[in-house]
Amino acid sequence: MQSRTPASRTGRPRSAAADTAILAATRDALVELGWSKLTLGDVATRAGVAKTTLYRRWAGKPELVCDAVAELFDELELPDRGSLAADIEGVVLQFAAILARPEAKSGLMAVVAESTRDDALRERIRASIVERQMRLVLEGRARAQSRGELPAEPDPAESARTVDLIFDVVAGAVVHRTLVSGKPADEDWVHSFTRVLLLGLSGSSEQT
Amino acid sequence: MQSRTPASRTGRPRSAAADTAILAATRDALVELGWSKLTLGDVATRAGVAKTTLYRRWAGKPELVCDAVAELFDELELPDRGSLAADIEGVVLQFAAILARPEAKSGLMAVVAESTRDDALRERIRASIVERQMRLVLEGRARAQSRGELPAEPDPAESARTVDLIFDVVAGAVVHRTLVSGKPADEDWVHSFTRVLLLGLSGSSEQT
DNA sequence: AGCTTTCGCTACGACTCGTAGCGTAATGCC
DNA sequence: GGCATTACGCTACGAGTCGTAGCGAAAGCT
Repeated sequence: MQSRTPASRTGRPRSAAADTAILAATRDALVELGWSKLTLGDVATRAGVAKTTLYRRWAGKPELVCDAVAELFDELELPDRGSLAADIEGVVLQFAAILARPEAKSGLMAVVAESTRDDALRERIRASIVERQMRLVLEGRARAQSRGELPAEPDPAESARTVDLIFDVVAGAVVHRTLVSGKPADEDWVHSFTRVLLLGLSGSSEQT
Repeated sequence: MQSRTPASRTGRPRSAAADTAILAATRDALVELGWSKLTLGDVATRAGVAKTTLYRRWAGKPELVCDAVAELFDELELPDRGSLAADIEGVVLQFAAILARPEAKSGLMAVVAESTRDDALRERIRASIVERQMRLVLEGRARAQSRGELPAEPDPAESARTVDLIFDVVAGAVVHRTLVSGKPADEDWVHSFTRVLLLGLSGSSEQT
């Protein structure tokens, strides 16, 4: 998770149980206190470890919360539901369900806000949270292209731009709906959103 | 801006110059320090007012930053560019330009993150930031419908849902592109995004 | 055994928070 | 002009958090 220590094979190993306890305690604290009132001392107490242990593993609150929130997105999957529309609706509903949880609401936006002035944190978020979501987009798109539902794009650069666009639209819309508008991304909304997105993507690639 | 004092016509009036100085100092501090290292004492010093004056007008850091960031969105306009596509591209580029500024990056997401546990703050954001953006969507949509570029929706409830959807897609995509993906929403991106959005909206209203 | 690293614990200076108290300044009302 | 009322600047304060240093004990490897 944090810095690799390949050359250190001697000495007492770090407790793996402590890691999971700390991350779980962080999520509990996020639910009860929210980002701003969460303190590392409190998390250490909840996890049953010393505060110094926590500081030995994480540089600060943003890094800790980033890792704690990242685990929430482990459950994201993309089973083949037979059509691109069904695939999109399924994964968006999963994503919305995660974002509806209070620990995700409180933590995710705050960490992203911090990352605007911390390149290392931005990279950490990209690797541990964004990467996994992006992979679902890639997989779903490839599946749709093999079904013939989306046009193939031979140019890799153009293809990358399209994937980036899709990802920002999907993730951005769900996040904005949930956290800014403060309304649930329920089945009705997801259905309407998917219809708009599909129409937008399946259109011709003409450049105006 | 904050609490109305209609019944109080006696006593020394609050300095309007102090308000503008404080909000400007808040934006300066956001640029130099970012959200997490911004302190109200520092803002007061920058603005040339006493710390107690600041606390008499704002309840805390989130409310202050909310008002300071809200003024950034005052410059949003929606001139008639002749077509829905041109209108969307224009306003999205304006929105992206504002979000690219460091004071907006640092402050906006942090305030939204705080609002997930503070209903009063959420309402303040809605009234002072979201409301103005939403009005542009309503105006642009009405203009497009009068041009015949978008189908009219007689049902007000359905119409409200559509406007909400458009708003979350547009604002969410731009915010996600700028703050999460960390890439600029330049003309190329805005052009591609507009094409997808227009195709999605102009399609038939069939329910699958 | 001996070596190495981690862990729990305590204590610490530095900083920020938000408020109370007081004297002064600026307005409206009589 | 005088008076009541409110805002302002300033100082000081207790409370809380931060991140670190130092120590002895525990848990691995060779």
